[in-house]
Amino acid sequence: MAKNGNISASVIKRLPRYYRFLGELDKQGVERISSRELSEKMKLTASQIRQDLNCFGGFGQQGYGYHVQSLREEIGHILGVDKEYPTILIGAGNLGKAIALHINFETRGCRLVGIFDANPRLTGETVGSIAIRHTDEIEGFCNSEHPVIAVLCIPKANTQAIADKLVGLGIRSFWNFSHYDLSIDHKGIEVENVHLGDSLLTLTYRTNQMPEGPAE
Amino acid sequence: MAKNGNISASVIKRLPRYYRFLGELDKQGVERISSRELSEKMKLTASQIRQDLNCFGGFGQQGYGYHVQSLREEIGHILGVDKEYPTILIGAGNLGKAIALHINFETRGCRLVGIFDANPRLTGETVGSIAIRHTDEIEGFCNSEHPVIAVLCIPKANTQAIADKLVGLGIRSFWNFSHYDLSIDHKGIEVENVHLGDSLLTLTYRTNQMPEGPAE
DNA sequence: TAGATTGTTAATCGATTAACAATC
DNA sequence: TAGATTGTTAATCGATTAACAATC
Repeated sequence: MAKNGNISASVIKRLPRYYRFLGELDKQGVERISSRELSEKMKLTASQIRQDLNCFGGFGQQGYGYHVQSLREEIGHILGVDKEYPTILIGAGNLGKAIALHINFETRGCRLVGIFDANPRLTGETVGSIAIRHTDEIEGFCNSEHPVIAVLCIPKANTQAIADKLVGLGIRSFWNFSHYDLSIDHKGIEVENVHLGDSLLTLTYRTNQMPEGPAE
Repeated sequence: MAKNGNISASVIKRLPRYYRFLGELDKQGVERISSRELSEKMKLTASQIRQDLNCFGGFGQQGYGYHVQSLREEIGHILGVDKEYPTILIGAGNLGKAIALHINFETRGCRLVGIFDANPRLTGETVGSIAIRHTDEIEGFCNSEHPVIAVLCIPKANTQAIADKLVGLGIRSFWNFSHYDLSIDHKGIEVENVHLGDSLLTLTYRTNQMPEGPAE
């Protein structure tokens, strides 16, 4: 069905949101939904939903709408939720530990298989069911386990060097939480920079712009 | 200088990134930079930089470029880094604690003044220098301290109800980490939904789309 | 002054929305 | 069949890029 190929980034960014909303509807026992109904729930236009979905194929049926459960499965498959990419996390500070525990990697096509930290005092400590290893072990670990995705929760000063090293060890995708814009020019390497601080700062801006003005 | 007003969301989202890069340059002792040089570092076009900056005023000088330090200060001021919005955080689980410890609120115009959790066993425990309070105390706290921003690190089931209650207590902006699309129709309320899971899922998608194909 | 680089207008490109014929 | 709603094409809107006159 997939007439896939070169889907725009704007469409891709919306897919996980469709997936979540359809999951909710499915859980609530809703069987079918029209693009108009869905558009009201999601606060976007029905046109956009139909346009987005038709990047991948005709999942709907005229006069009926979309079957919630199978549309959700289709989108999940497109996103790759049924994959099991071995994933490692580097940096077991507050944020690294929280990400390891808080994110459900399995439902997003990833399997967290290793956690590493440069601080030897953390070695052996467990996070969830995974023991923290020293960063010296990364190379050996990659050679035997072949992880594909790396989550970076490390200080910005080390980020580029560690990422470059990991590329050499077979990592193909980076989920980067460090306060640094990781960019890798190798072909076929993907980077998702998170930048929580930037997200907060846009909220500060908007708080500042409010109609009533800041009560200062 | 600010000929502010209705700046597009695309421009706003880029501002914190300009602010970061200019901070780096300033720290490195760079005094002036042209839009072309900056565009090469940031991997965008010189045109876009000039266009973006001119939404707020003419910060550059023909034949010279931009003065790094003062441009950074201007952008910081536009974003509101010199504000001190009192901020509370609800939900002191793994993620809540990590956000409280990991994010530098002060440099982003926010001052973290309270942390709350519904679990009475956490009451009194400290996160950084802040003691966790029970959620029952939120109302009294808001009445005396008048926080303006709330960081939500709570399960999705409670998010809408808690947010609605907080609006009644004077909260104007939400930084929402819960697995739920918070939307508030009150005029003058701002919401920044983070959705780390969605971010990972787009990375899974791109990992899946790679040229060589997944080595499955 | 001559050279460099901005601020700003015009051109292009892409994304969103509207419209409607196809069809279940 | 008639009604509903999709898939898809065309129209609109906004964002990005290019070009260049203004000016330091």
